Amino acid sequence: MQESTTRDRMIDTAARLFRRRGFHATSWRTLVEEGETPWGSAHHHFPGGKEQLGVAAIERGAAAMSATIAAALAAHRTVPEAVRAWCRVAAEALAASGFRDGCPVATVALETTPESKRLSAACQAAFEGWCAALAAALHAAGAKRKRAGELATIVVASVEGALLLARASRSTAPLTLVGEQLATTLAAEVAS
Amino acid sequence: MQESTTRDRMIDTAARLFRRRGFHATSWRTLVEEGETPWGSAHHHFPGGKEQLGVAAIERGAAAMSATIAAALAAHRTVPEAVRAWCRVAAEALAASGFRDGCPVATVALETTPESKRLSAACQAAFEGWCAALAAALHAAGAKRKRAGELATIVVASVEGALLLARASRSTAPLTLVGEQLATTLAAEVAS
Amino acid sequence: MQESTTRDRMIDTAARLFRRRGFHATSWRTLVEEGETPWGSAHHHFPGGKEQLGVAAIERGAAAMSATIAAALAAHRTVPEAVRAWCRVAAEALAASGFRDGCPVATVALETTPESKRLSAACQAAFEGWCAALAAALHAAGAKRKRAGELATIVVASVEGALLLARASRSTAPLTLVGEQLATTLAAEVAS
Amino acid sequence: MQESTTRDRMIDTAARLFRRRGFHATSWRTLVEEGETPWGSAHHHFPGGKEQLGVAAIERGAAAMSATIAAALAAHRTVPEAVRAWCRVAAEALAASGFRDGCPVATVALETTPESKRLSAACQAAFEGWCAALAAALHAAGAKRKRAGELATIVVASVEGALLLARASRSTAPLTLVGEQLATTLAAEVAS
DNA sequence: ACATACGGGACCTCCCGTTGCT
DNA sequence: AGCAACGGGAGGTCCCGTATGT
Repeated sequence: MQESTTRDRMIDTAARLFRRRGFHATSWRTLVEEGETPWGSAHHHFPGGKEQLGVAAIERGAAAMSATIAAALAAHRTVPEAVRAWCRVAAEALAASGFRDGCPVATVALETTPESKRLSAACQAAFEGWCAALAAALHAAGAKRKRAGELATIVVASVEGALLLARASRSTAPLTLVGEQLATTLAAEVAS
Repeated sequence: MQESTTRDRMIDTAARLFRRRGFHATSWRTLVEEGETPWGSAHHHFPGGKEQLGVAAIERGAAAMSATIAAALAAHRTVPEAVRAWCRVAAEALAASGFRDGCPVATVALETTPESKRLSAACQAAFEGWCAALAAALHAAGAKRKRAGELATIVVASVEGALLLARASRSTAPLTLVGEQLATTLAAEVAS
Repeated sequence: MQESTTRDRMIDTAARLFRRRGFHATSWRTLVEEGETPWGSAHHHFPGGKEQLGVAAIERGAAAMSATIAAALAAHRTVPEAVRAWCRVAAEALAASGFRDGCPVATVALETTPESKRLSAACQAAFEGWCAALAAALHAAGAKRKRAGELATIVVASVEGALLLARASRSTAPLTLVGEQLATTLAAEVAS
Repeated sequence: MQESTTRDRMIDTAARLFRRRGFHATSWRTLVEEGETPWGSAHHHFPGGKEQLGVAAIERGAAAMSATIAAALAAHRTVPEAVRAWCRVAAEALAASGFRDGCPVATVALETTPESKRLSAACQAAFEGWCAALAAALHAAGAKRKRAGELATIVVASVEGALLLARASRSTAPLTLVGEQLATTLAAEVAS
């Protein structure tokens, strides 16, 4: 039954290009050429147009980042260490792409006006998902529920900003520094 | 001779629209219509095309943010308090714009590939300028030069990320939280 | 499925206007307005841009001229008479168009720099095709192969120049004179 | 008093570029950049716009060609030999320019519609001037006045066409062949 | 004589979406 | 599912001309 590998490839290509150049700078034509996907299928799979593809791409990127976070949490005993690891992984991915692949959500999130409801909702949901995952881990590590949510927001914000600065400065330093700082901060708030 | 108010208005309009929707989502046509500037003068004032206008807009936005930082530093006795104030001011501006006006640089910074040298250089310079201002203040407050630079990077990254999250979630909470957290962190590192 | 009459009409319009005003003086806008062809289809049918349309138009004009030559050769017993007839037909067409429709290739050929490979190749091929047709006829009439080629080149050059002068002077005299002269010259070289 | 060398340089640049690429393909901007002439002077010297500059350029090109013809007539005892020499000189100039510099008038002449009165008049005058020079020489060599005019027209037409073909085919052969043929033809009509 | 600022508009390219045929 | 023709319109660039001030 194979569930349309074409649709899948389109989302992958879109996720990659939207992340690197942004939503508006990427045309359908570029998408189908880069992904070697058939022209005629685009509107078959995404009747909602490029916006619908954007939502799918954001969701995929968000899921990938969620997976990275989950993996970091699973691989390390404490949340502070996991956050530091997350920053390290993000830094490596960024550097490996020639400082092109930053956050898979942030670029579209900033291009998106509140008018484009679906797209902004997808971005918002992405950030909330990451926060929720971290908040759960922090709560499990002993933080009060409310404080866990606050700390999670601080962590996601800081990592996002670090990714942004790192990409702009073509240096992994911001990510490293923020990773260290967050680890210290969190360690002071949650018991090992 | 009139010193070209047209050029000025074009940069203002561009700074506003690039910040809200991004570089590629904003067309020359929209720019001249919104700014009520004459079509034909665009190429005259910006022979380097939209990219040159983008650079000018980024520089103007960066300068405005620099002024905000400088004002906060001037108005408060300690750097931690100034940073908290910066976050508050940014939060107010964001909320006042209906959560549209985030960072004046970040949107373009993320849309920009390394291929667009001038634009990415302008974004990088903007971030570096803010970091330098904060680093100088932190150094003046007693931090070692190297650590001052690191802390400044952490601060800018965190505030940037908080702006991003705040805009996406249509809530000032991330800015408030990050402001508090940064104030605490900095207070622990620099003497009052 | 309709076999794209639009594309055909575009080529026709282009052939007509390029011939009269030249390639660069004819805009896409003028082309679609004159030909009443849809704007949006232009890029579809000619992804290579105006140059590709130019090539198609040149080829069509060249084919038309080839047909004229072939008809003249078929309708007259000797090549000299056919050449004279060709000149007469060309003169009539020129005069009938108010001295606007000269050679369908020459205008573009002269505007074309060697940098525009495809366009100059199309023009060159057009001239070569006409020469080849005449050379074959002259060879069949008894001229040695090499001399036939030389005479063909002389004929095409002279007719081209006559068309140019006739158009510029708004008089058919150059074509008539050249036709007579060529007939005399050729008659002296090939047996009746 | 120096009679404006700027104006002169503008005409020179225009003559060169119009000859190579045509009138419409050459912009004012290109003209002032190539000629390193001041922008602000363009409309001072040519209030009639680009068309007026075109007329001046055509006249200059026409005069240069007239000089070539006159020189050839002066340097050779008979008109046939002079015509052959003209073709040789033209062929050399064409080849030396990488087959870019064809006739200084033909390109503009073909781009020009009868609506552009001044420009077409200049082109017509150019051709007529060359014909008149040749006709005078042929008459002096013994041809009847009427026949001299006809032969001159044939010569100019043939040379023009040969230049056109030579430029298009990137070969001097058409000019050589036409030169020979014209010499033979003329020799048969005028006494030595 | 020259320069700078300015202005409206036209340049070609290409986008995104639809339609009807395989 | 996929395709290719199509269609309107907007994309950024740059043109040509004028106005105003040296």
